[in-house]
Amino acid sequence: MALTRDAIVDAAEAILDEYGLADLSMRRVADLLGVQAGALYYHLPNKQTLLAAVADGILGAMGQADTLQGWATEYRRLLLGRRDAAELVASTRAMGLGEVDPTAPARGLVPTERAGDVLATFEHFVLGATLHDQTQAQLGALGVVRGFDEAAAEATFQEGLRILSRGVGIFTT
Amino acid sequence: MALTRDAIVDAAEAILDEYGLADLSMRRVADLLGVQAGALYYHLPNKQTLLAAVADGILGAMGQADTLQGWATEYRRLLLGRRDAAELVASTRAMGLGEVDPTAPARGLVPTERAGDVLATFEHFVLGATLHDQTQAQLGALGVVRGFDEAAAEATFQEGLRILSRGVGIFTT
DNA sequence: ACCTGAACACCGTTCAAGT
DNA sequence: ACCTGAACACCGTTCAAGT
Repeated sequence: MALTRDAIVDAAEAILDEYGLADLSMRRVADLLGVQAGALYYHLPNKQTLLAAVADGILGAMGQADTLQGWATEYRRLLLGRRDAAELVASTRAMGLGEVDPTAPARGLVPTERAGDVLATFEHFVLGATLHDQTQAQLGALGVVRGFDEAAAEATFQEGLRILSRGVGIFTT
Repeated sequence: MALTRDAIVDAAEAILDEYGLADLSMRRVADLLGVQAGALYYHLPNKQTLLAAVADGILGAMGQADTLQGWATEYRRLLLGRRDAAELVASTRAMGLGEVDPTAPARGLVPTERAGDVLATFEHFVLGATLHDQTQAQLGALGVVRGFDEAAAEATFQEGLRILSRGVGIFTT
């Protein structure tokens, strides 16, 4: 069944969903595909590239938005929808890997020359907040930490977006 | 020279500074102390606890601030001052480890009942932005990525703080 | 061209045994 | 009480050798 790059990325996604980022190893991916670990390196240069491809798969689902808040909320929703996605995306975005730019659908929404700064600010907030909340949610699910309130975290996130949006008014109003 | 918890944390800090978080292993720390890796577990339950202690060492330097922007700027400065500190602190803060609360010195600066949300928003922005910039700076230093402009990153960060601060005005004015 | 087998140089953690 | 030695169960990556 001919090992391909796509098959490897799919296997990595399956392992991410079932075991999490910490257990997503090249050897586990190879095992799932019934192949030796070394075989993966014929199709991919290294693990980073594989992780970036998985991140692209997640970010590829970003659709058009008509407000900055809507865009940020969808970005967060996408990350929360997949195990450890906030950590994965935060690190691939920080390293500048990945082909998909999740800020692209928000480009037209900031009618100012400072658009780059505004989008960077929103993205850093989304990644920082969601990394925190997703980690807490997972610790809560394991019973390691008690009383993580998902609704409260969402409310705090929306409050943050309101603060940011009000502040952006410097430019737009 | 009696191995102590403090000596282990100091050694870990030294390795962080010289080799970075990826190369900060229990075995390396033990080597630096001239001891077997297993010996560390007599003084610390696991690596997470050690990393949390190192993070506390960094965050312990936070001083009093008299504006939210000043507090956020010092938080960032502290993180940028130590190799991989943004990644280290972002993860220990997300997991709720560490004894030191870096938001404590900013408590009195937000005279509203939504103070918790405001501080969380600022911290998530600081961690998200600084994680990004510190990663880029390190990739730039390695020549992996070209043209990371530190001054531009700082300007974008300050622009983000201005947006946030303006937005907080909802409450304070 | 594509994959195996085996190696290299590592990990975090545990634990009987020594002092 | 404190540490060693050795093991367990892993890592990412490389590369000669096979097909």
